[in-house]
Amino acid sequence: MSKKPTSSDVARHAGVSQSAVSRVFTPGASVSPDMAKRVRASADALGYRPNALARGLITGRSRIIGLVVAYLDNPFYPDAIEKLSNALQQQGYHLLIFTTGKHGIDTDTVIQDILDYQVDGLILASITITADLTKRCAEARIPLVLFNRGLPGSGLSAVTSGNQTGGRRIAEFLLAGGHERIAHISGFDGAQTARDRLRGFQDGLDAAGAPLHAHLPGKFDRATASEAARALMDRPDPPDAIFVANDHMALAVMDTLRHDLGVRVPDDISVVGYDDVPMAAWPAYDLTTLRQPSRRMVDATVEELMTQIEIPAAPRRRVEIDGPLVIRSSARIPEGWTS
Amino acid sequence: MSKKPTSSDVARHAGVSQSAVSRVFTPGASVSPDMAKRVRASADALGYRPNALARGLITGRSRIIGLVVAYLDNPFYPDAIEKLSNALQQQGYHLLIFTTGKHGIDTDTVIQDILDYQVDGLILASITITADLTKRCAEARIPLVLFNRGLPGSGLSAVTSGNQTGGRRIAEFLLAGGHERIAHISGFDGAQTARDRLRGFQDGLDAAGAPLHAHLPGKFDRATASEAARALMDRPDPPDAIFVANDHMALAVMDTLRHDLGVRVPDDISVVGYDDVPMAAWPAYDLTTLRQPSRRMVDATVEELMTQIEIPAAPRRRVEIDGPLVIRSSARIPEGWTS
DNA sequence: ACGGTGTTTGCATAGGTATTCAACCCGACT
DNA sequence: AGTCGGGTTGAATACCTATGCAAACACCGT
Repeated sequence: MSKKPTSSDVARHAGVSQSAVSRVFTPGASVSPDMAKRVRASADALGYRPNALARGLITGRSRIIGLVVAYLDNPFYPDAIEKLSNALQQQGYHLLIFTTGKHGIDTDTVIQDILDYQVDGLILASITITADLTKRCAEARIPLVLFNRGLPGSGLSAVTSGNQTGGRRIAEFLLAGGHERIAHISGFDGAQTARDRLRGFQDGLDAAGAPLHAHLPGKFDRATASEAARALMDRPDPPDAIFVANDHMALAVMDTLRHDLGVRVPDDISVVGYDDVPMAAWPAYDLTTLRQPSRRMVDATVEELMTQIEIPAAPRRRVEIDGPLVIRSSARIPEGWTS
Repeated sequence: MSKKPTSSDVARHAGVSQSAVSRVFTPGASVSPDMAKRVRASADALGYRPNALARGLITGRSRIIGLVVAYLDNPFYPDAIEKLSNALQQQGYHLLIFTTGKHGIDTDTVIQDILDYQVDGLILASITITADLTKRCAEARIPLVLFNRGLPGSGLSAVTSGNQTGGRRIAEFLLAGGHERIAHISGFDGAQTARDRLRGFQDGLDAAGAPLHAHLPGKFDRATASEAARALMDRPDPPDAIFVANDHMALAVMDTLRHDLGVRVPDDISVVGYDDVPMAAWPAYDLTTLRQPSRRMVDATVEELMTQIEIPAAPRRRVEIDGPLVIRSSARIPEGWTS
């Protein structure tokens, strides 16, 4: 016995029709208070709860949002996922999570799998998607939001921080600090986020007529970033400041500089990151960094999803949310720098 | 147009019955090679993929595993989730994730929500469950596995590391190092994992006739752990070694000791953690810690789920996987200590 | 008392798939 | 040639719920 009770079981128990039971559990349906009371009583007695799968099948709304994410070792993402999950739960949605792994299970395959679940929406975090797949999503009318990635010209919704503005601001900060050999360890060339940060940074330097002293790719990866830091310091003219494209790498760079190369931060060299992950605030690093307002980014993502679900024809929006430069001690602070 | 094609659409297109289409997409069903080819051709032409919801409704298997997790700021969990997700995907299952948040959305409510999705199994990570809920799960025949938590006497499946053994091993290590005032910052009293680590630690001290110098709760939380560290060092007889119940807290303790209190680690005091999260290996901390073999724990969890799904009557198992003590530099290393 | 308005309820059906059952075909064996 | 059997196929049904439709009902004003 003790299979899960169905709405018909409840109906029989309460002496009403199955439709009535359904209506009691459907917000906004027409039910008399008396009916509601009887049905709920029976439902509680039997331990009935509506079957979300059957419900999703008939309404065409699964109330599931697919999340595709490559890796979770950058602490920005766990933090964001936690907030995303909470925000979505508040709206009655839930996250079906798919990881591609760094060993690159084919992203497209993974997304195909997700679509099978009739998700009401799709969030891609630090993932790029092929044009073919975006077309399929569009055809299936599945809202798609890129989180922390943009794909300009794709016409896709995307939520990021103001990467270009942020990069520029960091350049200004380092210049104001009197740095003369300013280097950059970038992310992954294929990621618009990385390109925008570099672009803004470069613009900021250009505006002051300052050169970008050196530039190496870090691939959003600790090992590669460390390697890049070593390479930079090996040069005959090592930099006196490095902007690292995200905190995850910046922390690795600081480790390498201090413990591997015996360089003092910020005395010998300034380091600035991007994201403001929780660890950036830890005293061991105390990293100056440009904050990505994850809460607001998450809220924007959820809002974008919800409006697209409500109004399929709604225009795709690209949301950029600027964050403040959080000044800590990993980079020299310019005289009289305010704000 | 361009609604998602159904199996009937494919059937019509291929001039066969809907059953045939279904069979082609059902592994192990009886289909002739010719039929398979024709159907697949039509399916590809229309872009058909089976609807996982409908499939789940009729088979009673959603191929979804629910994961309930409280918080993701302890980096042990993101790491484990990533591995879990990968392992499950390999088996054709996917993770529906639910967060309770620290502000304690009612765990029971959350689990109720999960059950609505007809999940094939449930993983609870760092979550305790009420007896009422376990009963409901049992009645619904939903496999339940506790990850990194145990609930002795509950008859539930649980996968943990050998917490007691580990705690004891740490005691032996600290004793061998000649420490005389050994303190402990524990986790959360309600968590068996925390109790086991303490128990083993205490046993190890007892076996040598050594006292536990002091013991404060850390609630698995950075702020509380820092507070505890401060309190310990404020005493007239501060400890010369602290075993902190997990790395997440241990890193906070190290930060507080070094940057807040100006105490040197390990010169003035030894710190040992538990988990071996990725950050423990970072040079800024280089934390001596007992490794929880997350890969093997994940594999055991998945295996346990799969066997319970296959064989509902299978006995619930409690799996404990011992991990090695990873010796780094945050704690004095005993003379001639090997292994 | 009656028509009208607005609310509640049940009936029947749909949504997309897997699976049982019977029908079928075809080759093989006696 | 006839029968048996394995392998394929299609028709019909079930899974569980939401919803359009029409019937039933209550209530109001005149």
